[in-house]
Amino acid sequence: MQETPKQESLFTAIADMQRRKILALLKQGEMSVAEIKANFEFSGATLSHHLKILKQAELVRVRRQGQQRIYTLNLSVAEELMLLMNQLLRKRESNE
Amino acid sequence: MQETPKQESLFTAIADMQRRKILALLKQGEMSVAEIKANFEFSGATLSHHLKILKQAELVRVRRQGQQRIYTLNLSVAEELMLLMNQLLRKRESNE
DNA sequence: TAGATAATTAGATGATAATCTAAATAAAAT
DNA sequence: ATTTTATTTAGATTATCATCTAATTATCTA
Repeated sequence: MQETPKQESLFTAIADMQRRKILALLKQGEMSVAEIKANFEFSGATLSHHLKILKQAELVRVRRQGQQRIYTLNLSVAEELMLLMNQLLRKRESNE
Repeated sequence: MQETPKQESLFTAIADMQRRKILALLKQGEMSVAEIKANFEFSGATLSHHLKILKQAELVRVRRQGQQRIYTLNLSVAEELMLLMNQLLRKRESNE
């Protein structure tokens, strides 16, 4: 089992605590950037950076709503990551 | 749900591709450092570094056998990490 | 159209992490 | 006891990453 760049980007995405916190927030439901931002200390630029990495990993999706951008958790990719983790850590269930 | 330093160390441990590869190897069974090393390009010092991080996260255990050190996957901590991932990514099952 | 608001992008900086070589430790074999 | 083998530790280097401020883009409102 070789790891693809896409899979790699998933592990990178969850490596950072702030990004995991963002994911945890989005699990409760979709949020605008400003709403997400209210939960953190760092700058908007930094938040944007983290969101970009989550987007690249496709763990989140964005849509526009006026001048706001609404972020949602991408559940199917989240499941995909769970599957990867399972393959990595648990007793063999279709490896190789 | 606040994240503890110990949990943090788990995410850090799996953030690196080489370390994930080490875990995947150990899933097949215990291995000495030399056996693990045979699967990689980098130096022994680098391998030692990665093993240290996996040890600190308690994802692996070591025992001595003569001049070799035998590494094994710590299944209970692996399960703990799966649980964390589940809480992070899946629909709420006892959060907060 | 001008100004305000929301968010991203550019570019710089400091911190963290992966890697290397060389040296150290410890057990085994001669 | 000396040498060899297995692994770790120390210290340095380089690459990656999180963060910042300032500038930019895009939308909305007066």
